[in-house]
Amino acid sequence: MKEITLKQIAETLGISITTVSKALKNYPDVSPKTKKMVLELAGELHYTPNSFAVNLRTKESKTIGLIIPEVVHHFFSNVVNGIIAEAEKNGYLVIILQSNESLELEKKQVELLINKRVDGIVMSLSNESNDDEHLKEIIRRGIPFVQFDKISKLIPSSKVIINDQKAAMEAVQHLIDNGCKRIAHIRGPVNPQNAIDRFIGYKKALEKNAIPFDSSLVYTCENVTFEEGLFFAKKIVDEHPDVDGIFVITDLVAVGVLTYFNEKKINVPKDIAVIGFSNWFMSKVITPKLSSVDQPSYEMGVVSFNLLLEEMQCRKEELPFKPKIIELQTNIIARESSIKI
Amino acid sequence: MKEITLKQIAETLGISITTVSKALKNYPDVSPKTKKMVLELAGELHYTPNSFAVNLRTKESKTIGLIIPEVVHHFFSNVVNGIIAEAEKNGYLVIILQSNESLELEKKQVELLINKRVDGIVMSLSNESNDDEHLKEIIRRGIPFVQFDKISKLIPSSKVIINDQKAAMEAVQHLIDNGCKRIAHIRGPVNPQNAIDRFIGYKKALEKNAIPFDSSLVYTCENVTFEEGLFFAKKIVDEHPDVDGIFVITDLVAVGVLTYFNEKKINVPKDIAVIGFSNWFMSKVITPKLSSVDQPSYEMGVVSFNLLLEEMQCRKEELPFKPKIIELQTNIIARESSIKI
DNA sequence: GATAATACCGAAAACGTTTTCGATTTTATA
DNA sequence: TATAAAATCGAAAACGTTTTCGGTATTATC
Repeated sequence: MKEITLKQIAETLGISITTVSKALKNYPDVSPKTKKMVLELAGELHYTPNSFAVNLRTKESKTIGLIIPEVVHHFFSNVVNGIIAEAEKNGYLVIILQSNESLELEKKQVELLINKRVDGIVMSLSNESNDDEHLKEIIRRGIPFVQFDKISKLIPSSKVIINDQKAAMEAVQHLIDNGCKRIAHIRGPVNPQNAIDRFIGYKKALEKNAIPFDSSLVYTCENVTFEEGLFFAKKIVDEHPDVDGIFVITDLVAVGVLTYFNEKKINVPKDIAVIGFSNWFMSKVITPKLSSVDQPSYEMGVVSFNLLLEEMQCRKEELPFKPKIIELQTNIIARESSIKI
Repeated sequence: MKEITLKQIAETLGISITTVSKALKNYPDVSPKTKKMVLELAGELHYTPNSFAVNLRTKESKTIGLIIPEVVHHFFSNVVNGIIAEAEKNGYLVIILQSNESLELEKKQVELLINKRVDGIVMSLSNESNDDEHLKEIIRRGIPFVQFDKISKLIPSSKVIINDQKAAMEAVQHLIDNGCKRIAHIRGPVNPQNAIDRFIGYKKALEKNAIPFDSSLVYTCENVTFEEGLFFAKKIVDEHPDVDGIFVITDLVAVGVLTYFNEKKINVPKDIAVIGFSNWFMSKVITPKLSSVDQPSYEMGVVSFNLLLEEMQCRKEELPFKPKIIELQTNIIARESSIKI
């Protein structure tokens, strides 16, 4: 059960460690004969280089860190999927950590990854995050860093995002185009940039259509759960019986809304139209089928990793790297829940 | 931007590297004075030990590998959640790889993890897996190893499973108790042990109730998708108009079945009762609400990691370790889709 | 004040690799 | 045959840590 090392191969072959190493890495200054000899023995013994030693020597681990709020969300698990796939294609492994929407945990995890000396970090912020110190520390240490989806605008890192304002505007416009006149918004928590932007998009769409903004029509999620959907749906019909359309921060909450309306026999979309955000799988399966904003999650993972890769390569070759911001396209997916006409 | 090392601390303090190292690790043979001095400077400089060097020296990386078929499944993302949480609690990080249900990829990934020299591996097999060589290699190398959910019985590793036969029997019995007399089964692919066991459970339940087994009522998924649910639902009503109950390998497929029945205005459960497996979130949200077998996914992750931890600790202290098999409890969750009476 | 016990410290080896650079051997050139 | 060029090899340093073991300095004991 002893581990095979270069030393062992060198000794059994009666040559130096150096030569064995070079032979395995196909250096030009080792003769074809010895090369063959080494390769054969290494194959026989199932030699694999000790990655701990390689890491120490080369100062890189071919491993990146990924911090997300929760993997059990369709959107995030798709991003994870994209990142892992693209990373593997490029010889990188991915360590995944979850902040569970807690800033404190998020900070701890950034620290873990820094101590682990990953080659780069990809991250989507927790809802609680309103503090940048830990992100600045990543930059300060010169660790390649990409933010996606829930980002901090102030941190000078690469970013992969959608245009939340525009997407939200389109969603609300879609409701208006379908005859809604009194539109409520169940928004996300206070901190995340994308919740803010979607809220702004909501307001802008109203303004554009000369519909007065009424702050009592805005409901703020704390945890962005199915249960909150149920809760706010009830609240909305109780407090504002005249509401005829709702733009919901994300599909999970929207499904809660639909479930409540189904129970109460409130007709969607006739009485109230509903549109969600993220277009997760469930949307096309629930009754009525939920309209949503399609967000390219898998692609977001792929693009995020590739940006990180670029930065890692620049850093390695000591080239300068200028952070890039990439905006991916979204699409309104109109389904039963919003088509009144 | 220079990395802080023990050497630097030692030099600025005019003491040896050894003493610095010992001070930081609270060895008894360093005076309180120097200890304090070192601790303070280390804090100031934000010293963190170079994990590459520590790994090399201690021969462990405090990192485990996790291979699953797909993270974008409610069941697996919950397991991932449990493993990550428990790992972090114990100072371990988790590298996640996806086999995408491909044996070839799975083998490659086992190799990646072995080369990476992770401290242990947790794994759920892909549907294609009918070959054990790569798993044997894990055992051969003495790497702590835990299988969960989709396992290979022949490999002498720890395992965390449910009693698929029993759970399936209970599910089918539930359909029978609700008046079903002609029950179809949409089963999983040929290879996975749990698909086989659920099929056996289905047969046993029929037998127990003196219902003749009819192999033409068994439909076999290849990819276990929503679309296959749609497809087999149609096939079943076309080929067997007398079927009045279906036991489906997993909820995703069952949701496909329900969706087809909804479209065709086939009444569930009156015309046909349906029960799925895994009890994922969507089941309680679709119309009609889907009955299912609850599987403790998060717990499965927690237990899997703890078994791995036990083995890792034994290995470290060179104690013998006997693989354990842990069976978790399942529960029938009866909802609208199966309650005829 | 001599000796024994204790407290504190550091040299050095080891983990396994990569890479530089000089040394040696072989081949080509005149 | 002498010399230049090319091919091939290996010694050694370095990456940063941990840990053993021996050595010195301090304190306690008589």
